[in-house]
Amino acid sequence: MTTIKDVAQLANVSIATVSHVLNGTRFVSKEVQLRIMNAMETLNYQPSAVARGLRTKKTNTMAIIIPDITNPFFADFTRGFQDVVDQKGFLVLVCNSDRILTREIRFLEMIWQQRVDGVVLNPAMVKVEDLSRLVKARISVVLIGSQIDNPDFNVVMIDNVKGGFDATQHLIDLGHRKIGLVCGLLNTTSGGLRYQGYLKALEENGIPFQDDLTAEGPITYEGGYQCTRQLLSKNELPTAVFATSDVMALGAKTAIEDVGLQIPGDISLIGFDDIPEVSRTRPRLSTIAQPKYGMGQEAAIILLEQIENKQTNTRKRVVMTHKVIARESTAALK
Amino acid sequence: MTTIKDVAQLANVSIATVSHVLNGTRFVSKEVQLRIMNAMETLNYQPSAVARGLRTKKTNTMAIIIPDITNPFFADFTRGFQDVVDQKGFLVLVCNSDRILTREIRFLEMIWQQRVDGVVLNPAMVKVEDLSRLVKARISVVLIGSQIDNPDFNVVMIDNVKGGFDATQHLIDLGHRKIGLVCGLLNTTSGGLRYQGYLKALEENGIPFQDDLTAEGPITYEGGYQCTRQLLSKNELPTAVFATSDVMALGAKTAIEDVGLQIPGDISLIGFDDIPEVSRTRPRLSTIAQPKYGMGQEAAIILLEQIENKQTNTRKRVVMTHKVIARESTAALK
DNA sequence: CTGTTAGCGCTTTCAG
DNA sequence: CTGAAAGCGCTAACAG
Repeated sequence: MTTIKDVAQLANVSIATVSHVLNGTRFVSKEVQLRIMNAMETLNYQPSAVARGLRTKKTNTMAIIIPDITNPFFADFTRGFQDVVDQKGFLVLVCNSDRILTREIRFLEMIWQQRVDGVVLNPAMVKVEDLSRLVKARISVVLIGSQIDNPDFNVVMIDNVKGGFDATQHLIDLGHRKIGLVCGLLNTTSGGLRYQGYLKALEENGIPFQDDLTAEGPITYEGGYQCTRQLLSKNELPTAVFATSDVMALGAKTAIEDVGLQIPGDISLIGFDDIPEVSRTRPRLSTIAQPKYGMGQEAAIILLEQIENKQTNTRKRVVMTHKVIARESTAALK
Repeated sequence: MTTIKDVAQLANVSIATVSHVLNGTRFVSKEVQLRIMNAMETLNYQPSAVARGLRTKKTNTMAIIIPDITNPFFADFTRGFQDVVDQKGFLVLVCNSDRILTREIRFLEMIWQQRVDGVVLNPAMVKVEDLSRLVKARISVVLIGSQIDNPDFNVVMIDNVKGGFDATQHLIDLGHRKIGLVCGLLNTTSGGLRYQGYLKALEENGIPFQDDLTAEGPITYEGGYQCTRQLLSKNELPTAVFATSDVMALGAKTAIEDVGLQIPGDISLIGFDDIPEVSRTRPRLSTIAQPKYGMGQEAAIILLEQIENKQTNTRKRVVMTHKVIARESTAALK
């Protein structure tokens, strides 16, 4: 591996000068500049970001810790994030926590050791205590879709409780009263919050809560399928189902169809997230849309600003708006 | 940020000793060990991977350059890759090239500067010349889904020409002779190869090639939609369509339906990749399945092995098998 | 069993 | 306009 020293030698200048043409940080005569460029070329030189990082305390990398990059919601979010930090020359480490606490913590420590300049985290299981150490180390972090309502952290989110409420209310407005819930594990951030919204909507409409109308499971296609099968095996069937995540809603859809029921004829179905696929299935699924890509962008903007201004003390909190998208999978109760 | 020196001071030992307990690299008395652990704890210490990397020439990071993490195929592939390198303690930088040459090259240089330990690249536009510099710098790289058939590089792939051939032959076996092609841009790796397979199948079956039965565009849902609309606006309609990528096939599907045609009644449709969504649409799409997740794992295994043995001279080449999956979207010509 | 010390490849004063 | 040299936080001889 060739170093700055090799370049300096070949160009017959000091390493300081090489460094300066590298960074354009002070005037260097055209002639010397040329000699250096040539040396770099012939030596196939690329400066070491790690040496530079050690010196400057800036690595030009960010990290993002999400449950699973394979989930279209997070893929989209990540893309939004990457597209804006990329323009500022940052690379990004992507970590899949699978919503497992030990993994969340492990990644948090690893990226800390890497001295990334900023972190975005979707905290599924981790608690404030685990995070404050990071913040104390003066690493900028923004939480996404978090219920952690602590002034110590930057947050980009939607109102998940309201989202869960709106989805349920949409069903109620259509005349449904027996509303099933297919929910991501409750100890999980989004699962718990949307569940609360569900409860609230029932309560405000004077509909008694029925425990056997709800099922919780992993936030995957399979999870949605299993939960729904479970729901449909009870003696009393719901006339509508709210799945707290679109990937689960997709599973719910085939579960419903597998037992020979029609959507929305027999059962209405609404999901959450608005991933591309749900608008292509037949029937097209109603859902609560989140601005995933835009949320990624927001998170990036916050981090970049804090990094540039070294403002590790001010905190931002942006709440984005969700939207009820009524498509073909929800219909009035007959 | 607290350093190893702080820890050493507080624990009243030399930094060497701290380093050794950190890495378990030589015996340290229980008592001293405990003192050091405590010091680390109270100082909230995390060793700097960048300093360590400068010293050891190992960063414990990998990079993956793909067209777009939002494409389910690459998301799955990436996950397979990450899951195996993660077990060895590697973090991974994910870069989206969007199949743009300048971006591919830019990322290649950036990760080079980061001194990553290994790189996996889906070369859409980049040529061997651009890559050999990297290899000369002794960075392990494995190409995926590549047409670059150079003994200098590790490769994990399927036989794309054969894949394109098989898809087309499947249609021909069903009696189709007017077979449309919805193709990713031809200057793109996979697009070009599958196109060749298409041509070969036509030729072997004595079917003349018709230029107006083919359209090329970006490998996206939109691209697939547009290409198909274009195809369907010609005076002579195909009875079957081969889309060289599932995301394009999805676009093709709605394009066909939008003009009021039935699948497979009026037009049969087959895609490529077998992303989850195509098995959930109605009708379920036939496709060529690639072991995406497994390919990611393979790539990881190759890199890990080369890194561990510092074998930058031996090259591996693994060709994985694809499979024709006939579902509901392809039917015999009436 | 533990400590001293020389670098790894850069950036950045300070001098000239 | 350019150079010398200190030092970022670690690891790994080498020494005891």
